[in-house]
Amino acid sequence: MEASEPKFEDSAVPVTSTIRALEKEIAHPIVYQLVRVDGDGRLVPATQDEIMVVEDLLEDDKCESKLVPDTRQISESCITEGYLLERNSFQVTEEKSNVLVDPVPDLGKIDAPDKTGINFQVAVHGLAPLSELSNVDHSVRNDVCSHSQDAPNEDTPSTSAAGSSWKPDFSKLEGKICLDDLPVKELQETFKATFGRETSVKDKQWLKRRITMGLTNSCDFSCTTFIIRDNVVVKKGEEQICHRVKSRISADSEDGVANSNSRGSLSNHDNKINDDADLSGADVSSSALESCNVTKDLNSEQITAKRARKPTKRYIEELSEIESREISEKLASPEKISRYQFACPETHIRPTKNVRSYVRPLVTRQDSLGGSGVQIPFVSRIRRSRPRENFMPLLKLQPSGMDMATRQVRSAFDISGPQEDDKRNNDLIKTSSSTGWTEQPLIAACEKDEHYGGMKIVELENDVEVNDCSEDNSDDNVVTVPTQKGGMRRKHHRPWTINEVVKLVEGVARYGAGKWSEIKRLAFSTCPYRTSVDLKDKWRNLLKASFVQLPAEKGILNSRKQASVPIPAPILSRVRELADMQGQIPPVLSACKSSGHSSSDRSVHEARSGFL
DNA sequence: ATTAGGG
DNA sequence: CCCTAAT
Repeated sequence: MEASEPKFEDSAVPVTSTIRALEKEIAHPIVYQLVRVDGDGRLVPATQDEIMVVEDLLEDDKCESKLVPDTRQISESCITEGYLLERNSFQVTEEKSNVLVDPVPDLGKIDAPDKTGINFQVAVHGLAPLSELSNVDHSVRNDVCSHSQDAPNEDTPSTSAAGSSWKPDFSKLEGKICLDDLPVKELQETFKATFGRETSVKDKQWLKRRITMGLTNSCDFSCTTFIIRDNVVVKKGEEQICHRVKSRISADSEDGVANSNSRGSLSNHDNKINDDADLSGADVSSSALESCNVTKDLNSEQITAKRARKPTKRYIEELSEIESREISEKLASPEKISRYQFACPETHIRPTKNVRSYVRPLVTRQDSLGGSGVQIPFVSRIRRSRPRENFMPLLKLQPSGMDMATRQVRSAFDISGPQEDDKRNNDLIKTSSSTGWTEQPLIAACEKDEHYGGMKIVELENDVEVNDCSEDNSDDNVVTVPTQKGGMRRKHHRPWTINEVVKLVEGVARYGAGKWSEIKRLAFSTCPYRTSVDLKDKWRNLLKASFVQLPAEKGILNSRKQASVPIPAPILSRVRELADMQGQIPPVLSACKSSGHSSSDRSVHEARSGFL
């Protein structure tokens, strides 16, 4: 799938001319001019040859797909070099203008004038309805409908007829006009002059936008000597228009009726151009409802006006993440990211162009979910929350604890994370070495001692009670997060250190299993984060572990197979022993167990009888 | 408040 | 680890 169309990755650079405005007037001649956008932003008219080529494309596409491109993308009207199909003197028939052309077919036909690696291909979007301009979408859709379904085009607006013959009146444009200064009424007039119909929209912002876009893309207007810049209509000067109109062109909004079958093919083409924007049904469905009623124009307009899309949290996250990554490093490890495609050509082709400063690449990645191969916006999966605390013991005991993937991910993406971990690690190292108590010696001691006699325990205990959990005292207070149910819950797992385990075991030995609060108070007084419940839980786990492992008399380091920190066998032995003494042996195991251990048999009996 | 046990 | 029931 991917390999079959590699050319799109590199060459298919849909540069979509920004065409806003136009609602039902979509019907009128929309004229495009094929231009090449020069590096400096100038629009260089296409040569006759180029036009021919494009015309062919248009011709082809007309037959092929009368579909609404499923394309949503961010585009710039003045990106680097490339072709830009712009509305202008390039005359096409009215019918053609209604045809939505896909940026697909054999793009290789068109060659950039200079071979400087301008791989841009035409992104021909006859219409590029913004998702927010639902009306445009509707019109388009209806157009498509009428083509493909032969459905009665009842919605051909009454103004449409007028529209086709109507010519914008730019006579009003004298000198400079600053849309910002105009009152609503004036704006409405201008709107009428531009689009040839009335509007009752009061939203200045909306009006300005529409007018601006309408003028910008108007063939007739572009024939005048005016240009628009920053909401100001001015005499065309030396320079050409270079709107940095960042617009999201979304032509999809397919209502699934006319386009249901088109998705497949289109989505292929658009694979690389993605948009994280919501395709939330609300937009689509609601617009679909209105789609066949042009008399609701006003209503729609107002709805449309409100429909300014604010970026999703995720979108913001994504952008900021990209940004920060760019800033911090010029893509520290490009190869890691190579599989992510940049939707915007310029980043791909000319990453160093200044253009880049205001063009934001939309990074997407292939999602393997369900094998659908759907593209979803890429957002790096860096763990956002606090790094795991206190994983040093893990590393010490099991250097391979962190798998390659994790490391790679970290090294590749985690730019801000590591310091925290490092700091923590240092803390741990410091504290543990200062007390002379690293985990290693402890284990060694335990392992050496087969029966794990009482003396040793006492010895340990003394030390333990002194240094015990100092390692974590350096660490802040336990981070808690509120839970849905109002309770506070610890946010991070606190791995049990061998040290703690030993303390626990001894505590149990001394005070008995079940006296958790006692143990907690006496042995874990310095570990505020271990609650009595924690102790109990841990003991439960230890018990389980010990009985899983012991029956087979597994080797000392056999536990290494187990994930995470292996609990030294001696400790487990001890645990089992204690369990034996306290009658905590699970009944199931006790049967086979007691038969084998004559020594503990009696004690078990005693303990049991005492308990039962 | 502490404990036991399930999730 | 969290939650809850039982003590």
